[in-house]
Amino acid sequence: MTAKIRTRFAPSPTGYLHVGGARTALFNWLFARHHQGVFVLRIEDTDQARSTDKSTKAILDAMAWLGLTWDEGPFFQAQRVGLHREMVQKLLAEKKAYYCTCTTEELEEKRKKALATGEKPKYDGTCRDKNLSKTQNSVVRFRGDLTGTTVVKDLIKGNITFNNEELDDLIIERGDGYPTYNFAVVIDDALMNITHVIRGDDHVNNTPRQILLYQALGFAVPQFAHVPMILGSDKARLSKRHGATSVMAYKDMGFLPEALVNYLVRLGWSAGDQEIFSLPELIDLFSLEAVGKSPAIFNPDKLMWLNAHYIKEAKTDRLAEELRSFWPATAKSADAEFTKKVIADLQPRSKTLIEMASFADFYFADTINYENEAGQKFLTPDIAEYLSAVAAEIPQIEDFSKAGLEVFLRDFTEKRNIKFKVIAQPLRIALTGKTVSAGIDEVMFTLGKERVVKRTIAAISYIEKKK
RNA sequence: GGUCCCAUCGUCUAGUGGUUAGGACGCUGGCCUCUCACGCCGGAAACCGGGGUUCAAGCCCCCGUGGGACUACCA
Repeated sequence: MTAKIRTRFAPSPTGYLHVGGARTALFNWLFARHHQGVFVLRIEDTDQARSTDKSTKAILDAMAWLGLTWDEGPFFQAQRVGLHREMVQKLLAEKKAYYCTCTTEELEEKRKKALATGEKPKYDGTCRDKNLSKTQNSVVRFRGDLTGTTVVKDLIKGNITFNNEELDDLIIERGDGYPTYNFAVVIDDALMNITHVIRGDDHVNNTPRQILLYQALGFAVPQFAHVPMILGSDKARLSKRHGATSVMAYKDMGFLPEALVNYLVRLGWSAGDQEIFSLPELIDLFSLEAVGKSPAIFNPDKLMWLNAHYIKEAKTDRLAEELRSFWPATAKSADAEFTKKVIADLQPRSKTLIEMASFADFYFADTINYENEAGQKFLTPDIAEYLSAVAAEIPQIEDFSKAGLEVFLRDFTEKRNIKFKVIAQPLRIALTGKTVSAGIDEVMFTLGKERVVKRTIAAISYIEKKK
């Protein structure tokens, strides 16, 4: 019986949750769920200068919106410095670490010089064997092996071998007494019994150092899985200039969380030819073996397509809820039944919630403004008689359903021996003010007798006034 | 510069030695039709290059080339 699988997502609270981090979180979450394991959330806030509570909250909100629920945490790394310092002392006592008094300036100069002469810009070991004691601004460095190799057994990339001589003596405790990332992450992952570290592949070069730390501390080394990065359209690391990178920005732009999740999971992972996945399906199908090795470019068009798909599939009740913050002011007081019909009309033709809301304005408006030249072009004197007839006959209709209206409209045109085309656009303009909308029968049904009559009459007087 | 990673249509990807190289987004032709979408049918579009191994290579190996990451008292 193998131990229960435990994964973690460990963002640093120095900004919002971006899509790359979200995908990493998603993979961790799916892997844990698939194996009935535990998903831990840990906030890496040891950078006192850059970490903020606001960012922490933003990240938690984004996780919640995506539905990535965590089983343990959030733990805050900064609250665990006691543990980290204990471990530093342990390594110091065992001579596996040492105090270093080189200043940042000295180090910077050496680095520049090394770079200039084409040498390795790694720490030169000045203090390694001086056996120094703690001083005002001293740091603690890990005493790494100078020889041998360390191999990272990566579940995605395979075995990666590093020569230990390439690894320098990294700082594990800073001058301010706080641990550095590479040290704290090892302690925390070990103490939280993380079995699988799934993270971005920008961490692969850190991994051998971390493995050496696990070993020095006597901890079991977890399994690693480094997922490729998400790039922008120019193949550079995804950043703001490629468009929105914040998860919550997508919420604000009218995206559904399941669309983002579905899009993100397919960036680097696949299951045959399948494109659409429900959450239960993902949990069932997800595996690290199926994660690709190469980086992926973020493609907003495909995300948009998925969003349109999920809007089409969504229950109207649910969309009514999601649309709350997007509706025009006039829609806020509309009754729920009417609103749901409006949503049903718009669902098949909306790519985002924002698009849906902005297109919906005419349903809720008291008076219709005819867009551009639409009124001028379609509301002409020769069709006034038809509009009058419509206004007169509508109240008589017994079956005011979509099907009933279809019959009504067909009879209406047949009786007058005209093509439906003759009245379609004028009627559309009269009812919606636009040249583009859902079908006439759908719009009429949604609007209801009263509004249809009122708007038709308004169109007639518009024509009258034009004369 | 050094170390490490990566390489199939424009993009996301399927493919694990023998395929007309498949699907999806986008693009595009058509159908449907009251407009716009949806939907349906069709099309253009890819194995980075060079060497090997093999009867046979997109798949394996090597070398290039290109891209990326790391190289902090950031995470």
